[in-house]
Amino acid sequence: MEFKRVSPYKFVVEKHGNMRVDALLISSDKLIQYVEKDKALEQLLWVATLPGIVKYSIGMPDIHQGYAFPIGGVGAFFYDGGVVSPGGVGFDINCGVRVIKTNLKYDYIKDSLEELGKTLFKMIPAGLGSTSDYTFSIEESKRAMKLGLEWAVEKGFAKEEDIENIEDNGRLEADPDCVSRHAIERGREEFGTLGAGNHFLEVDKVVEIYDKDLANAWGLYEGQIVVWMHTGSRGLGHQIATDYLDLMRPKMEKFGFKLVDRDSVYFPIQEDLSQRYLLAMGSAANFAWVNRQVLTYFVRKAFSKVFGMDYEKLGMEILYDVAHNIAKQEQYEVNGKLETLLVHRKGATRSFPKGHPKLKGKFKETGQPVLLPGDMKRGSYILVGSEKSIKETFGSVAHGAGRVLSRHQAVKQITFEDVQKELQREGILLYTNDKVVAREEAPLAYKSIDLVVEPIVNEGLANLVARSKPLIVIKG
DNA sequence: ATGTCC
Repeated sequence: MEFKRVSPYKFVVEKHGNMRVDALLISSDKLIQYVEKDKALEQLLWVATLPGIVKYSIGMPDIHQGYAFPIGGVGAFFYDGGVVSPGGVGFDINCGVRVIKTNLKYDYIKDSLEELGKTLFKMIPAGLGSTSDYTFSIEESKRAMKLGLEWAVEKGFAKEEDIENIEDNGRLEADPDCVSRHAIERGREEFGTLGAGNHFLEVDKVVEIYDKDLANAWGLYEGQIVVWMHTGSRGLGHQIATDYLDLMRPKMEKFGFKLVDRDSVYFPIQEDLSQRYLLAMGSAANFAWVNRQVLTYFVRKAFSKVFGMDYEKLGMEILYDVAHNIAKQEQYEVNGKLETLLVHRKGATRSFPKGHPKLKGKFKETGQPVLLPGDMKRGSYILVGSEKSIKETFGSVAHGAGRVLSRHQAVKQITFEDVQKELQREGILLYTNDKVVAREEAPLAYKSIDLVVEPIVNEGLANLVARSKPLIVIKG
């Protein structure tokens, strides 16, 4: 396939065949080789064929093969004539990342790392099929799905101030009556659970500050201990995706829409079924924010226990929480006109700049934090959204490092002892319920996050603020 | 990602 380089880190495949728009790839000479041999490219071009797509189908530097849409893909659609695609959101609806700050410095906690790791591992339900001690009735679960963070405040899992530090304040428009009983049944035992695969909880040390003013404004500094978590809506979101794919699939034909594979389902936005999907998706998104909030509650408890201090005294405020599997109604200028679009971000993080109407409070003054986790050894980046992302990528950037080895390849090449030794050399403590998952998630199975950040920063889609490295890793 | 295919 012919990529045309249009700037140092931007590549275009011009529209051809059934494509309605071009495909735009944010990448680099080092990364583009991974795309060319991956099914992700085919998927990126397929998204460009969908009705009502605006400007171009976009691939991020961490693009790789997913179901229907590529992971690391962005597609924006006109409400009039456009489509919604459950595969453009992903099975793990509102999979996302949260960072919690502390006022602890590394030197203060370095002798307590093992105790902290053990305490966290005991308190955090992790692994495939993990359930929580906090289970709720169907009715109460539905209230959580409707209210998001407001429900978490009401139940004592959150304090009022947490709300302003979360994308969309932890609540999208939702209607739990659009969610199947089966999906709710799966969700009611999953409040405050980490899950498996690439989901994780980490205690990190801030090792570098790139933007002192912004770091100050956000309360970040070198040597600071911060907590990262990556999880989503668990079985609940997965069930909703499955349900709506099954509901939409047999009805696609009447619009002249054709499947290219089992999950390449899309449906006119204005149809009732699409509206119901979006309200179910909102319910799962709210559930995911509540899930990360209950986990935050556990993390605050664990730190309080180990350091014998109330979590507020430990400065355990949320820095920010981003959704990287989601579809949102947002406004963009298209051909000189302000248009309302449905933006699918699948494995892509919102990157809104200062002054954006959707940002509030201090983030309106600074732009939003963009949280880009790397692998369990090399650490993660905190960036800030920029105006250029609004003009070029519908306010979006990548979502993380992306795999370089498939799960199967990783398990074949890497033993659990290999992973342990590699982390031990760096002084990183690993806790896991599943040694196979640890091998699948080995640092060597991932690209360097530096490679993913490079095109983003050089194209000015987001700007560097800080970098952190893991001390404690908890995996499913 | 996911009670890894009711």
